[in-house]
Amino acid sequence: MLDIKLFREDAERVRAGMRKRDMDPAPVDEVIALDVKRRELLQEVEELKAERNTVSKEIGKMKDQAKRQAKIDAMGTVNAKIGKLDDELKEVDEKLRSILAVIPNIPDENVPKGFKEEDNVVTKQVGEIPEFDFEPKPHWELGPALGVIDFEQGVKVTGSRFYVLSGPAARLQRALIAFMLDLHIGQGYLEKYTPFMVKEDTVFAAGQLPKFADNLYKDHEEDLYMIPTAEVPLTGIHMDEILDEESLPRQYTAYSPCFRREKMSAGRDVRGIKRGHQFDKVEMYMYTKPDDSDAAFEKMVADAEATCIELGIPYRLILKCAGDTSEAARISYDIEVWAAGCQEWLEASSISNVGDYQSRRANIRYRGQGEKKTKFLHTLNGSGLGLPRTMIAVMENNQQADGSILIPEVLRPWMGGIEVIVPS
RNA sequence: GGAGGGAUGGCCGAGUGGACGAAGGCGGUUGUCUUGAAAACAACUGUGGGUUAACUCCCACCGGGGGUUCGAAUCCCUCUCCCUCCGCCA
Repeated sequence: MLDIKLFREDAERVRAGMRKRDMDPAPVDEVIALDVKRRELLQEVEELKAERNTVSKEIGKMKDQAKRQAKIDAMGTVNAKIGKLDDELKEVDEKLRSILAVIPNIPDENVPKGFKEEDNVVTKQVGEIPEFDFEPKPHWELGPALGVIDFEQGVKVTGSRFYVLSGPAARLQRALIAFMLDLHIGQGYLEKYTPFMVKEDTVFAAGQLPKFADNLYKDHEEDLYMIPTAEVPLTGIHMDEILDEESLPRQYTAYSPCFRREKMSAGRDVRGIKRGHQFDKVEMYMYTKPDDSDAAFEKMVADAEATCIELGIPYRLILKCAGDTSEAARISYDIEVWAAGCQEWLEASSISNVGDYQSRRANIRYRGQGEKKTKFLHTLNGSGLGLPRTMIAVMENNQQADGSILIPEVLRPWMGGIEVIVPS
């Protein structure tokens, strides 16, 4: 959510931001009109309320019954007006909020123009693309052959886009989770374990609603949503709080499963474990002061990159163009990991500086030392890599001619002595 | 699942329908005193919104929503959460 003052003072900036994302800026004018209307109504109704307050106080002190009753009667018409205006105001307010809720964040000036994936900019590529003296296989062949990924079982118990990991593959995923969490803890993040089901307010605060309602699983009996990312509860934990300046920046990391309907991607990435309705992820999250978020963003990108570097996975860093940057974000980088078997770059991480877009929705503020006014702080989020795609890279890049998979050195401490995955 | 009790400012805690945006305490800030600190004393100290060039003034907020009333922290309804006891089960 953007600051309403921005619409009063510099609406053109908002319009320009929307155009940069290839969106129609018309809602900006709606917001401005509603804001004007809202303030007119506010002034009118507040004046009447002020009158009611003073008269009510007078009534309380009056002894003369006749005069007293006359005052009370007079208040009847005032109250009727107040009721009518309050209703109107509520209507305007709701309309205003609902439009404001779907206006995206303003892209950072460093975000490249463009609306499509092709307009994203590859800023760097790190690591050697592995060479093989045999034909490397995709994981959907390697896994079943080794007996460690079972697609049929996933379909059997749930349906398409579900799978079962077995033995060393299940353990590999667990090792990756532990490795990533420990890495981020070392980088200064505080580990959190959060609920995986959240209420609607929490999803709204994180900016996933109303836009992505289609992509979320919901328990209609309890009105709870399954989280699509740990970013949602990590935004929610400080809702409506005023944080101490000294406690900033706050750096959190959390493991969580993520649940997504993927309706928009029907028919895409159907093979393998690339895009499931349920996947695991280790997330990084930061709360910073506004002036610190740019530097924090660089740190978070580097922290995510470190995951690939330590695992020896070749990756490239992509600066997303305006049209491809998520609506809550100011600026986002994707990390794409190389998968030797599928022969493609897989998006394994997205790191975003959200500015005050989420904190405004979630009402998370801080107070500067000796300052009277509270300020909205900035939030940043980034995947410390999604697990399935990291698994794919590890499996496919480390495969050997006989179909076995070498476990990277850094993961061995969690592998219970397993150094290579061989057919079971 | 059954029976009770509760939710008030950063924290603790009072609050008979008009004095209450809210006593008192703690904490915090500033000042006096002190070489400095502590102690003591004094003043200030919630959030959001509107209005104004500004001083100002006004409105709303006592867990959320609704209602009664000229007037609600206070009465009524409802929801959520917390606590205690009993039962049941991981």
